[in-house]
Amino acid sequence: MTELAKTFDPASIEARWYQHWEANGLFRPERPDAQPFTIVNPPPNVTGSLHIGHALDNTLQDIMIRYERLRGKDALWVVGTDHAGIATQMVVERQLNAAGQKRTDYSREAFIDKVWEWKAESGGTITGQLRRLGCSMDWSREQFTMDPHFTRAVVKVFVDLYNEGLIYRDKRLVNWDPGLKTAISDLEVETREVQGKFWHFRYPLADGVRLDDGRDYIVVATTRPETMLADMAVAVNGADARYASVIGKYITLPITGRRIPIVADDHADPELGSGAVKITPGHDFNDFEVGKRAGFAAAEMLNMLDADAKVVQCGGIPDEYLGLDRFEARKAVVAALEAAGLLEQIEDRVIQTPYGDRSGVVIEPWLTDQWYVDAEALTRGPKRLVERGTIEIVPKSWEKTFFHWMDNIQPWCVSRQLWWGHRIPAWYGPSCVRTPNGFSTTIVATGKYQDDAWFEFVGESENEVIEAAKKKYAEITGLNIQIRIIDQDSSEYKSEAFHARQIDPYTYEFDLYRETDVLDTWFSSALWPFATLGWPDDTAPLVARHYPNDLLISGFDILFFWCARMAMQGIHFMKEVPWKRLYLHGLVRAADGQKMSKSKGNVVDPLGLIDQYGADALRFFMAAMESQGRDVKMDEKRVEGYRNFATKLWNATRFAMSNGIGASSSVAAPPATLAVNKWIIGEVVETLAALDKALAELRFDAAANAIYHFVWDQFCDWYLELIKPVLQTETGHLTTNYNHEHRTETRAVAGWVLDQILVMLHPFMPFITEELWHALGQREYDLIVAKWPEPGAAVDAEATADIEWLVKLVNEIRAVRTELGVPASAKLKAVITEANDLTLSRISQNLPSISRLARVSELFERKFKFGSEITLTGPAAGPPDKDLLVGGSAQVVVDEATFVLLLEGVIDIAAEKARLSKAKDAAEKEAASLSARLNNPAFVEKAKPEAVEKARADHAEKSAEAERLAAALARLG
RNA sequence: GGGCGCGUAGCUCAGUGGUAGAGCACACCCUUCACACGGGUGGGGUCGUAGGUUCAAUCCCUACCGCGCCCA
Repeated sequence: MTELAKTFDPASIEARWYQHWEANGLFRPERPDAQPFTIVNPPPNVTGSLHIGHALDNTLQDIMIRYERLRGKDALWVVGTDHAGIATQMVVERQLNAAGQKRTDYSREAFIDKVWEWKAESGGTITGQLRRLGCSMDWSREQFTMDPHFTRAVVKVFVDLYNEGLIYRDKRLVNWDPGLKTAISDLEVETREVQGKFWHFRYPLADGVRLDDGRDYIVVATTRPETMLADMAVAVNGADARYASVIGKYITLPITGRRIPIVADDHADPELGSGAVKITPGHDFNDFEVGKRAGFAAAEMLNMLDADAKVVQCGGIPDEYLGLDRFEARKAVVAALEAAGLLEQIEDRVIQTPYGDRSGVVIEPWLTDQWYVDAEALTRGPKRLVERGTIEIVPKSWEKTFFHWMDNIQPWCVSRQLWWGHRIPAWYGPSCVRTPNGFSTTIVATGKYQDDAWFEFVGESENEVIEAAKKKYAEITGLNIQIRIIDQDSSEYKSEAFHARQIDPYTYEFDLYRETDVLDTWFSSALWPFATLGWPDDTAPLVARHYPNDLLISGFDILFFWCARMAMQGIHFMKEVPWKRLYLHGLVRAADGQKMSKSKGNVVDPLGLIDQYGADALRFFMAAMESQGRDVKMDEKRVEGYRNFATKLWNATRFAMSNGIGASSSVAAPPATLAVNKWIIGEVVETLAALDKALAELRFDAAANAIYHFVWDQFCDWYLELIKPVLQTETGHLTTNYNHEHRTETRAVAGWVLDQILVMLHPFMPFITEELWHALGQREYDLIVAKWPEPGAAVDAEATADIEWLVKLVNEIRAVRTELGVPASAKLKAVITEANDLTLSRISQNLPSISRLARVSELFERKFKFGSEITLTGPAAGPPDKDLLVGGSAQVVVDEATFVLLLEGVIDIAAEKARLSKAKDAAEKEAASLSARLNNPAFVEKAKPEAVEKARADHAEKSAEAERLAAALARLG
């Protein structure tokens, strides 16, 4: 054993232990016969660095995995990073921009190479930071969502879903992000309220038609005037008498001059505004539906914007509008209508406006071809299994949110117009070909949608797709078929009109080009619980052993994005839930309760906290503050407090070591004869039970508090103080009845308790506990793979009662001393009266502790003398109370006995009277309240018998205490 | 508009159908031989408001007020 430094310095041990654990494979020891326990971490973005939310999320996971590892399970914590399509592409593009370049300066392949280069250099930031936090993941199997095997899983899932009809390509309105120039899913759109305007326009009726009231126009109102350039109808409610006569008639659309029909549709609410609404099916989700009902096919719907949301020609738009940004176009349209006298009114209005959560620009509903997952079909399994409890959501209150989302799910747009990501395994070939015997064309409808001039071929490999295409074209044409794969960006592609050509009279060649879009990142991370285990390879034994995972710990903010989609894909492909329990924790907020964000500048860097207080302190903070269903508010003082806690344990160990206490050799509690030893063993048993219960319920705060209070309040404040007299009699400054056997026993028990503390605390504070584990002595194994406590002992009720009495006595005497202003250094003499045999025996056994902790030098009793230092004064029967009060004294009532502290003139009688009086009043008040309750017949009749019994006992105790305090007061005159 | 959560000591938070707890902060005392990142003692709360259920409500129910989040 080497002597410990006086103050715990986390930085000096953390890196060393982490390296030791990792190098020795201790995060995943070989335990082939053990029960598996599996967690997968929410893969952080490979671009990311550790933020405070990661610190919370990963601390909770590490607590569980270390706990289960200590309990002997084959604990596997799968770790990896996510390729994070948009985020990563943005990072690399920003770098190119900084160098005066842009993505399109490169070919797709060259750009992707750049991203991989970037990943190789900077992608490991966060994994290094997770190590600093102490997370015991299985790095030997670290994953990346773009790893070849993971990509195989993604492709297989796509192809299988496609073949099952659960993935399809469709032309419809999508949330288009003009900033990033990609489609995004509805989850990636956030609605903000912005101050906007509501413009009322007059749309002239065509062909001289008038409304019944004589007007020759219809008023429509819009928050997006520019879209009128692509209006295709005006809708009125069929039941609205004002417009009944004009349904089926036409409007001459201002500016473009197009004739558009007036249609009846329930979407038009007669109560709202004029009751008529302009319909722009190509640029509004509601209007899209109205347009379809009015008989417009998606392909016919007018699209007046390009990918940058700039105006393009879609029919009759004057040249001066073309190329305008949507917001400039808005101004121009309003100005033109105003100039034409068609602007009736402008209202201020708060508008719910969609923004891209990453780009922060206004989202444009845009008509494009995208790939969709039939999400609704995939929700059935998850809904059923959550209902049945096969997946337990903790806290349960999230179930409702989960079901609500599942019940209202929309088709999931999974294609992204990016380069970085899993490229969609679909190839397109022409459905429009030149026939061999002429130059006319034949359209082969695919049945998907009318303007589809392409066949789509979906398969796991290019070869597979080529074979499928050959077969298909051979069936259609009856000819020999050759397939050429070309790049959509290539000059061949661009120069070809038909992508099919005759090679000889019997042979045709068709071009196939691959889909350029990639998949939504969440499409791949949804496969995390099984693809990380090796699926879909049949030879993946890990899948059988570790799927379903036991637990998923995740922030509620990605419940829909990630957790729900894992459930959908996991159940669909594995036929089993991805995890048995789903624990959702909250956000870590700034000290003022605000959400942390870079723009607000209120982010707290977890690594800074680790530097300052140590990883153990930060981890303990996270655990202690994690109560279910509540966000964690950052409180640095509390982190500091847990750093102090670590130091406290450090010093307790230092004390133990300097007193010959070291590593315990036994998992079971050592035999004990002294009450203090029996008591502390019982306290270990209870703490262990509380800890096990808390962790079983995922009550991290309760678990942290249980171990915290045991260490500080029980072990340090009482146990170590109480055993000092036992250990230090050797040094000769106290004469007691403790012998060598007592010392041996106490050292064994203290060493064992300390070991139990280290084991129980290890999941929360892995570094300091491992350090102390080794400091205490030679070990057969590291703490990280030690054995969870099995005390094999029970709580000794008698010992517990003894120590509780002792604690109460010491507390009472200390309180009196402080209240009466007795100097801490003064050692007092005391006389005990009215003590029964049990009390006398407790006194005799604990005299050295009482002397030390209550600072009592001599203790007299009427009949007996305790301890050799104590001399009896007065007759054996003891001095009469009055004599004890000569010169003044203070009286302490503990149970049946009264302790008289002899203060030899220093006492302030008035203060002592006030003190006793206050104590008496408190006791009387409680007794009176209990008495009132007991005198209420309804209480005695209806309350639970235990409650009545307890009230009776409490009443007896409190009234007796009040009486004794009254007697003490009376003695003072 | 719908859903969820929160409101307990100055601050951050636990908690229970039987008269409220922790950490920090505060006040006072203590350089007592593990620890001043410490030890000891203490002050401090009509448990958001109003009703209801109950022998008994901070806890259960209803309404309201305030705050936050999600969805439309």
